[in-house]
Amino acid sequence: MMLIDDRKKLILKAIIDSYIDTAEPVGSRTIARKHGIGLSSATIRNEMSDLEERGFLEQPHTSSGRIPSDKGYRFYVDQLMSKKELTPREIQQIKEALKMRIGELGQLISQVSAVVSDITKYTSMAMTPQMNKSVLKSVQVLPVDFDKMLVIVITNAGVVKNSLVRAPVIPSPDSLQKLSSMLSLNLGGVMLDNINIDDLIQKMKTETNLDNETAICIANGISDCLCQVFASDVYLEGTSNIFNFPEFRSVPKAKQFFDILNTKKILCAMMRMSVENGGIKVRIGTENEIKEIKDYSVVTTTYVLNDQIMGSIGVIGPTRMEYAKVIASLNYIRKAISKELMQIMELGPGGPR
Amino acid sequence: MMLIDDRKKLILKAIIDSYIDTAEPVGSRTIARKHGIGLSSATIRNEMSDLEERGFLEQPHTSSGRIPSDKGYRFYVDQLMSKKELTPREIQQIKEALKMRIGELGQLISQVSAVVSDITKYTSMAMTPQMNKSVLKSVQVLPVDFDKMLVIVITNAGVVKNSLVRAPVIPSPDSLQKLSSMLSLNLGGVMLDNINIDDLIQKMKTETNLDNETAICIANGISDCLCQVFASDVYLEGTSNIFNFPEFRSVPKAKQFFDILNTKKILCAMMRMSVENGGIKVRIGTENEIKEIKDYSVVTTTYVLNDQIMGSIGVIGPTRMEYAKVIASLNYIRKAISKELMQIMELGPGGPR
DNA sequence: GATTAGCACTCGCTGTCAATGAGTGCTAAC
DNA sequence: GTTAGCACTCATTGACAGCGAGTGCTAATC
Repeated sequence: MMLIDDRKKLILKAIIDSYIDTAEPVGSRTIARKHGIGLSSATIRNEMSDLEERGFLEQPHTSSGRIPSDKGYRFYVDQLMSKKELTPREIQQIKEALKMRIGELGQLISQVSAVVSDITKYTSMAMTPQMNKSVLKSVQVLPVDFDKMLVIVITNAGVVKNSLVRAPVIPSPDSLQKLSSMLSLNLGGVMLDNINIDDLIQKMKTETNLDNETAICIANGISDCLCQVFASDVYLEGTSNIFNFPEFRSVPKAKQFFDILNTKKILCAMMRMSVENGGIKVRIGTENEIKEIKDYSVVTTTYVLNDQIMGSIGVIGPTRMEYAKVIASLNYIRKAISKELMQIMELGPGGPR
Repeated sequence: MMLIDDRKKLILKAIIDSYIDTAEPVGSRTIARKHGIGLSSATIRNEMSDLEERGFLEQPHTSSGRIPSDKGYRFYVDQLMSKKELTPREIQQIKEALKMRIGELGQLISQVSAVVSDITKYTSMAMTPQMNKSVLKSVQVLPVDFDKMLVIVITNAGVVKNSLVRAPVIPSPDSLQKLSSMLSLNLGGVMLDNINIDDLIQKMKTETNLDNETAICIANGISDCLCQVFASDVYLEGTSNIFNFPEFRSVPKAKQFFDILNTKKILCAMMRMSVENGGIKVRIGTENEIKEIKDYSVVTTTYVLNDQIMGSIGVIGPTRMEYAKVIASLNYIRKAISKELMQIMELGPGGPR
C-alpha cells in the first residue's frame, strides 16, 4: 500500500519533531509516552517498523531508536510539519537590520544574513547576484591627480563601481567630460555581457582625440569595473553556530564542514542552484547535487528587484534542521528585502538593447 | 645565577624545537637521543629541572616530559631560534598574489592574507587601517538619474568611496560641477577627522544656490563615504587550519577559537596593538593584553606607504608556533606590500592642514 | 483483527582494573 | 661533573562486566 494513513503520519511527525529537537534516535516508548497519541509502545513499534520498511526511517544499529531518512524529512517538509511564524521580536530584529540602509548592497545583505543566522542558529550564506545580464547606465571619467583618473561605472540596478587608473597623460577636465558623455551614450543601455573592450578603444580613438595609450588605460578601468560587477561576493555568518549541534561534536566532522564553507566554489554552486523565481528551495541531504554537502540540508531563496534576481540568501545545517523555522525566516526576509530594494531605488525602465 | 650557559640554551632550544614540531611533552631521553648533544638523559634531566625552576619550562604532570612556558617561548624567539628563509616556491607564491594588482586595497590584502595562511598553515588576519588621520583630496558629485546623484570622495591615500543618494531635486550638471569644485576646494587637504558635516551644509547653502534639502542629501552622501573610509575591514583566511593542530582536538577548544575569530572587536584590538612602526610584533600567550587570547600567540606587522600605516597583517595560532617561519613570512610580505603600494600609487605630498 | 503485555535479545555506553610505558627524581658510582 | 640504576608517578590502553534503552516476536486481550 502506497498510501500512508493518518496515524502513521502522526507518528512520523512525532518522531521527526523529536529527533530535530534532541538529535537522539527516537524509541517507541518516547513517542508512546510523550505525545498523547494513546497507543502503546508496542503498537508504535509496529508502525515504526512499517515506516522503516517504506524508507522514511532508518536504524543506526539493531537495538537503537529510529532516525529520519532524507526521504522522511522530505515528506515531513512537504506534508507534515506545522508551519511556524516568526516572533514579533524576530521580525523586529529583521526590520532593524534593514533599517540601517547601508549604502552598498553587499553590506545590507551581509547584515541581514547575520540576523538570519542569529534567528535560526544555523550558518547563513548570502550571495550577490551574477550581474552580467544587467545593463550599463552611465560611465564617468574624472581627473584625480596629475597622473591619475577615476573611472566610474553605474548599472541600471544602481550598482556603482570605480577604478583608479594611472595614465601618462591626463586629458583636460573638459575633454574628460566629453569623453564621459560619449561613453555613456555609447554604452548606456548595453548589457554588460555584450560590452567589447577592444571596440571601445577603437571608438574612443575615432570619436575623440585621445591618444592610444590613454584610451587603453581608460578602457582597462572600465573593464576593471565590469569585473567588479561580475564578481559575486559570498557572505557567511554564524559559522561557529555549528558547534552547538551534537552532530558536530567530532572534530573531523567540524573540519569537513568548515572546509566546505571555505570553498567559495561550492558555496556559489549551492546558491546558484537556488530556486528559479520567488519561492524557497529546500534541499535535503542527498538531494543536493553537490556531493560534498550530501550530509547537510540547504535552504535558499532569492530576492528580486523588478523581476531581476538581485541575489540569494540561505541557510546550511544538519539534515536535522528546524525546517519550519528556517523557511518562515527566509520567507519573511525574502519579501522584506525585495520590498526594501524597491523602496531604495525606484528605477526607470530601460531594458537591454 | 641569572645567566644561562650555552649548554642550557642548547637544550632549551632542542626542547622547544621538538615541542613545536610534535606538540608532545618532551622527555630527557628524546633530547639525549635525537639531538647529538652527547649527554646522557640523566644530565639532560638535571638541566631540565633547572630550566623549569627558572620558569622556562613547565610540567603538565609529575611524570611527563616538559613543555615550554610563555617565558620559554619568549627567550626562544628572542635569542635561540634559528632564522628561517622562505623557499623560492613560497616567494613565488607571494609575488603572484601581489601581481594580481587587484583594484581595491582590501582585496589585495585579503589575497596576500590567504597566501600567508597557506604558507604558514596558521590562521591569518589582515586589516585595513584606521584612516581617520588621512586627508581628503577631492569630492565629486555626479548626476545619475532624474532623482539620484553619486557622491564620490577621494583621499590622499588613493582610497575612493562613493555613495548613491536620492534627492527631490537634482541640480544641473553644471551647478553640480561647480559644487564639486567648491567642495574639493574647501575640504581638500583637511584631515578626515576634522570634517564637520553641519558646517559643510551651511557652507553649501551660502556659497551656492542649493536648497536646504538637497544640501543635506549631499552632505549625507559625503558623511556616508567618510564612514566607509573609517570602517576598517578585517579579513580572515585559513580559519580551518587550526583543525590540523592536536591542541584543538577538543571541540570546546575549537569553538572558543572560532568565537574569538568571529568577534571583530577582539580582532581589531589585536591588530591595533600591532607594532608602532616597521618591525614585527610577537605576542606570546599571556603577553597578550586581551584575555581571550592568552592561550594563543599572535604575530603581526604593518605595511606602510609614505610613513603612513596602511594596514596590518598577522597570524594567530597556538603558542607552540613555528615562530621562525611565521616571522620570515611576515617580514617578506611586509616589505613586498610596502614596495607594491609605493609602486601602485606614487602620491604627491599634501600633508594635513 | 487490531492492540498490548511480556520476554528474550542486541548493542552501545560506562566504569573498573590491571598492565604498559614514558617519564621523573634521587642516589651512588665513575 | 657525569652517568648508570632504581623506585616511583601517572596518563593511556584494553579487556571485561553490567547497565539500559531499544527492538522483534509471540501470545494473550479487547
